[in-house]
Amino acid sequence: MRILDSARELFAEKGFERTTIRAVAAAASVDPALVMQYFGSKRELFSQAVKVVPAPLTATDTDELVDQLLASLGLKLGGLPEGALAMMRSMLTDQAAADHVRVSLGRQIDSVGAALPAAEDPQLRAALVVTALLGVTIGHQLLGVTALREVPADHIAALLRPAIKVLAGPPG
Amino acid sequence: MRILDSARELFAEKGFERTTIRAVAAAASVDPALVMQYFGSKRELFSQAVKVVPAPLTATDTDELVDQLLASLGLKLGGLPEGALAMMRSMLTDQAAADHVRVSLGRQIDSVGAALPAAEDPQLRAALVVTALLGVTIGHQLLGVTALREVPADHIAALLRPAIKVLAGPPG
DNA sequence: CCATTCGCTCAACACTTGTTGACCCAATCA
DNA sequence: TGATTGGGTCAACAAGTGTTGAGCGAATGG
Repeated sequence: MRILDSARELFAEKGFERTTIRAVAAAASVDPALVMQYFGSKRELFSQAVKVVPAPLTATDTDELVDQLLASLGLKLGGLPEGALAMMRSMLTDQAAADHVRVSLGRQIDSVGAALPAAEDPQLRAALVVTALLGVTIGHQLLGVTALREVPADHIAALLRPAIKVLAGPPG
Repeated sequence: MRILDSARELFAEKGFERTTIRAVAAAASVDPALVMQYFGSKRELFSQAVKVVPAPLTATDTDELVDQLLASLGLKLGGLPEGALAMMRSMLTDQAAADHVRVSLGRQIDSVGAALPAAEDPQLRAALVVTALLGVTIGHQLLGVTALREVPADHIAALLRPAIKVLAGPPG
């Protein structure tokens, strides 16, 4: 739907707070009241707009796991779906978004921790892997750090891979 | 000053947008108009409140560099100054904060890139090191990722160190 | 042909925000 | 004592917000 697309785009660009119903409506060439009629509230519009199904991690060996992680954080070809960007954009300033991201990352960390070679602190190592990748994604997609702009995602992935494997634990 | 302390605290907790002059004034037991009289505008109050002098990187060898990086991103004892947290909290949703962080990270990346062993892509590797650490800090300090809470900063630093060295490039 | 529904729009409400100008009141000074 | 200054407060403004309820016009159904 046109409204959801405009909403997703604006939420990804400006975050929850700074995106107004009126702006979404204007971007979709529609009356603000219509947005309310369809979605009931700004929060609900946000929820619908950012809805994204996280691909579950199905990897068994570490190599595959790293690749799936890189992909799920947009560090391989294709980048992130705009809904995920919208969620990330708001996660530091919106309680609901923060909660969602926290449990979402938590789940991912649990998966990764379970899949890690039985090093010490698998849960902690997993958390570091995931948050480190999150940081790269933020710098790349949300902050536009200049040294990362225009760098193809695979190149980034290639440089990250060995470091992640070290962080994941002693080679099993 | 009491106003600046309250402002810093609130900015760090809620970000620029969601922190109101009235809330800052109330927290400092002061009239909102007085805050304006002292600082002229909310933006200026923010600037003064988050002002923080980034410790320059003076390291020569990689080990020392990594330690300084960990420290400057709050991953060693002491955590980050509240002003830095406030800046980071707002960086995804406030243009001015985003600009500030981008150039600040850019500077840090340049320093790190210059100090790296002459691997290929030193600038890019430096950017990945810095943003990865940024991500861990966000997860730890701003998002409260459960697997990272209550973990002493040195422990985190210890696990990160080897991975960072790998990411920084082939051992010189 | 009239009544009714349904998608949509308009204008407005209630509230919050940053910001300002008039004002007050105690201390200073002549 | 009387005038003046200066730190501090009060009430208000103008703009922007999410949200709502009355109403419009066209399609639908009898």
